[in-house]
Amino acid sequence: MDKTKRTPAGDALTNLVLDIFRLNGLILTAGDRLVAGLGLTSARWQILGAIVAAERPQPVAWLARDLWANRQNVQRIINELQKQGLVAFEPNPHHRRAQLVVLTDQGRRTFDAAMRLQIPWINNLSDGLSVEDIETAHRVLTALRKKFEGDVDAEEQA
Amino acid sequence: MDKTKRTPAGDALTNLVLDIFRLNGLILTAGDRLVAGLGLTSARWQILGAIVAAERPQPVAWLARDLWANRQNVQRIINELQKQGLVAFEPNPHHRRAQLVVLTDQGRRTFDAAMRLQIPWINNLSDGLSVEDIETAHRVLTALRKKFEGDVDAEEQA
DNA sequence: ATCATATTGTCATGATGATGTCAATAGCGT
DNA sequence: ACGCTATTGACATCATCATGACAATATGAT
Repeated sequence: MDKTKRTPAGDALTNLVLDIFRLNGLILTAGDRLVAGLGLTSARWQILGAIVAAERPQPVAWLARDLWANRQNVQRIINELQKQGLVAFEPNPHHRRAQLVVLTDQGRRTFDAAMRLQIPWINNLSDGLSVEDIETAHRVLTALRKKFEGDVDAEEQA
Repeated sequence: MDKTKRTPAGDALTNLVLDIFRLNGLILTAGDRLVAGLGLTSARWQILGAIVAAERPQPVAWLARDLWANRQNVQRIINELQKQGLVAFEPNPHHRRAQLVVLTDQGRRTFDAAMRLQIPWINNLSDGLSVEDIETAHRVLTALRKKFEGDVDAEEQA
């Protein structure tokens, strides 16, 4: 393959990547604003989401893995959420140190409130876009994601 | 509109947004690795790109606006690039304080080298994806971007 | 020419995230 | 039971980024 020219797909993908960078920042900022009144940030919200998404209570390190984030920062944020009263730690029968993270009632209410804010927000954002196109975009981004995550997995094996 | 349920498009878009978050991190990490040997990071590379993309030399604050980033951090990175010998400051005939940022020869060579690394990388990444799908994804993301940037502009006017 | 306003670079500060280290604990093979 | 390895939470450090304040400078209205 010619290493000095981008293919048409490479060209298109370059533009897409630049949009991903820009959108990431814009969405995070918008998300921060959306849930600021609840005492949340995008990062805290995302971690609450991971706790909710898990079938059963998990220790911090497992949540961090679910989020592909590093343990230490997730730990710090979860400690803050605990001080804030949104999550609590439960004893882990299988591990004395690795306590299980659970939502408190207040945490559940806060997460639900965030969800109620997100619904009209995302519905409005999707206005004018076709479901087919959004799903095509999703397929493309998922395919890209898998390529990278494949690389990461390969490295971890090495 | 029902404010308690996501529309199908809203649902699809929610998934897309989560992919954007994840991909942003993955691509930044991959980009850092790609150009680390040149003494660059994704952030420095992006700023060099803005300098190249500008038709004529610009002061730091203008570059920051092009990048939708804040002045102060762009300033810091450009100061580092200057110490590194990749950019230089030229007197601005129209403004004594706001010097113009230009690439040095070494900066140009470094940027060209990064581009030569990016081309096979992005070509390879696009492998297996159709140009049409990538362009559809690009259109969707651009449409989203415009919505947010419209909001930002509206705020700045207020 | 004068003055109010905007722009720009600089500095300081705090929030966030990444990374390395360490001790406590758990799991597993023997 | 013993010992080796992996996992986990805690702590420290550093890089990056966001934000506010400030002085110097430029711009535009009068």
